[in-house]
Amino acid sequence: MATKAERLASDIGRRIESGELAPGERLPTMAEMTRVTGVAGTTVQTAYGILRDRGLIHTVHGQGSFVREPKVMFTRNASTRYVEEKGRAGTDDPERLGVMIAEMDSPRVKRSDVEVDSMYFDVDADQVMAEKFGIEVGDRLLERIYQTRVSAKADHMNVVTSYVPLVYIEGNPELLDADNEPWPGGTMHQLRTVGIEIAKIVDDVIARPPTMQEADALDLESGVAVLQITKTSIDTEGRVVEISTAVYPGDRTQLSYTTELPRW
Amino acid sequence: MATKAERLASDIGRRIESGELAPGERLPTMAEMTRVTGVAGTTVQTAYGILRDRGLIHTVHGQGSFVREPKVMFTRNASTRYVEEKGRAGTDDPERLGVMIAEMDSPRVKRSDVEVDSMYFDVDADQVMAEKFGIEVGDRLLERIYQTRVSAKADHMNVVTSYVPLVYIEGNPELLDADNEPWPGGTMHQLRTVGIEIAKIVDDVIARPPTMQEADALDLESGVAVLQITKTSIDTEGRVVEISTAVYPGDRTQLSYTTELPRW
DNA sequence: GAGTGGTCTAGACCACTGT
DNA sequence: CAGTGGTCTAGACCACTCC
Repeated sequence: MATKAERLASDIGRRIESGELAPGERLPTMAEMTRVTGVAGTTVQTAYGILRDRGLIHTVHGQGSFVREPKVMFTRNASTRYVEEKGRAGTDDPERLGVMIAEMDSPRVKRSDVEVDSMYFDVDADQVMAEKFGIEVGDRLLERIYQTRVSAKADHMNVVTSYVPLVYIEGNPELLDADNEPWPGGTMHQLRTVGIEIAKIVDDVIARPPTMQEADALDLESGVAVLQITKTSIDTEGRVVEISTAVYPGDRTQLSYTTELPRW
Repeated sequence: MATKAERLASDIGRRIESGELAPGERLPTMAEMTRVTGVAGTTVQTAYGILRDRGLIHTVHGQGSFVREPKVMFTRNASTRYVEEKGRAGTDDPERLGVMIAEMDSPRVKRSDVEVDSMYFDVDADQVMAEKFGIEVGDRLLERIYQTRVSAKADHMNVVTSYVPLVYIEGNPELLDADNEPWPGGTMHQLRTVGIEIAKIVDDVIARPPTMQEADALDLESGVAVLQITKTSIDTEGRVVEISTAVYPGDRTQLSYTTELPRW
């Protein structure tokens, strides 16, 4: 038999799914629930915690618990976005370049609606990075950290960390300047200024629990995982030229990948 | 300031990451920890729960808590697996066909090392399914549920549910027989027997909390999410001919997708 | 200040594992 | 059986929100 907390959570969960408790509506307070059900306060706490983990409710300290609005799933379609970005990057037409950088979410969003904090660092490659890039430990890397936010939509918050070996890009000093952010026209366009063309991109996807900073920045309920995408860009000569990781809220993000198959 | 439970969890976490507590080693019992730290038993419980959620420890009722062995990541490379499966499916060479079915994990595993439970059902398309397939509500679908397990490796447990509109496959009665499981040579090969060639596959990936059955079947610690892949197969005439979903343990699975970019 | 959720306590009691 | 983790309780106390 399930625990008392689980049974209470299931009861409330059913009332939510049946629509008896509508999205946005406030749940009975925990004190009220304690009085009505007769179980102890900490047990009610546990039950509400289970509902939070399942994404059914949302709690604000001092206000109460509320039935969550249905999640708006954001779809990130990598296959098409990478091809489109490369298409844009192949031109010098400023209008097309102004559209968006690739690490951001919605290709249709205008540059001016996006706030970006960026930081550039000059770091040494550790064992792991050196192996991935096929360079020596201690070789220098440009580390770029972008924190992007679509105005008034905290939902689409996003943190990207990117690494590029310095040796590939020092031919264009503009690329080392954090004020010049984010690399106008996107990474692929800027790499083009130093003669690099990306031929292939590999996305590795994992789900993991968020760090405390991530939970805070992405406004994650307890129990929600993040999707972490490690993107490896390989140029026409087979070199790994950029590795970036992006983190998305696991409960609101769908990743879509298309594989075209050769004909028989 | 963090809570007492969080601080205690961080302390122990550091001792694990520093190697002071080695993988497989038993942690101090909760009673012991209560005595040593002076915090209440329930608080120690909470701290140990946090460590479980972070994947650092593993608890067995009646035995104790143990430092987890480093996770063995299993990588599922969709882009290449789909292309390979189609290659195999294009032949009638029995050896090549015997290798593996596509929904399973490791293409190198032999058929005989895999246990499969399969169930076939004849179901009516609901609103959602009808829309995805572009058919009418109430049209019949073949539902196949595979539960696969690589012998002696509970880790690679896997549950797949697949839907195919009956009208596409009733030309070959063998395909409707659950004893004929799993579709020898894989779904693509069997679809070939009724004249269908898959041209494109779309994978949609989300992370979500496991159902109780999934947590049980996949042996998931509390707080671990599952990765759910919805695979949509589209044939050379643009019809959606199969939709399947597969669920993987989020803490042990890495999905890899490759995008080839057209040259400038 | 009144009402809300969050943390912590001390202890009871139960359930599981090993000997 | 002793020793382990798991659940639950009643209540104290704190922190946050709104009026």
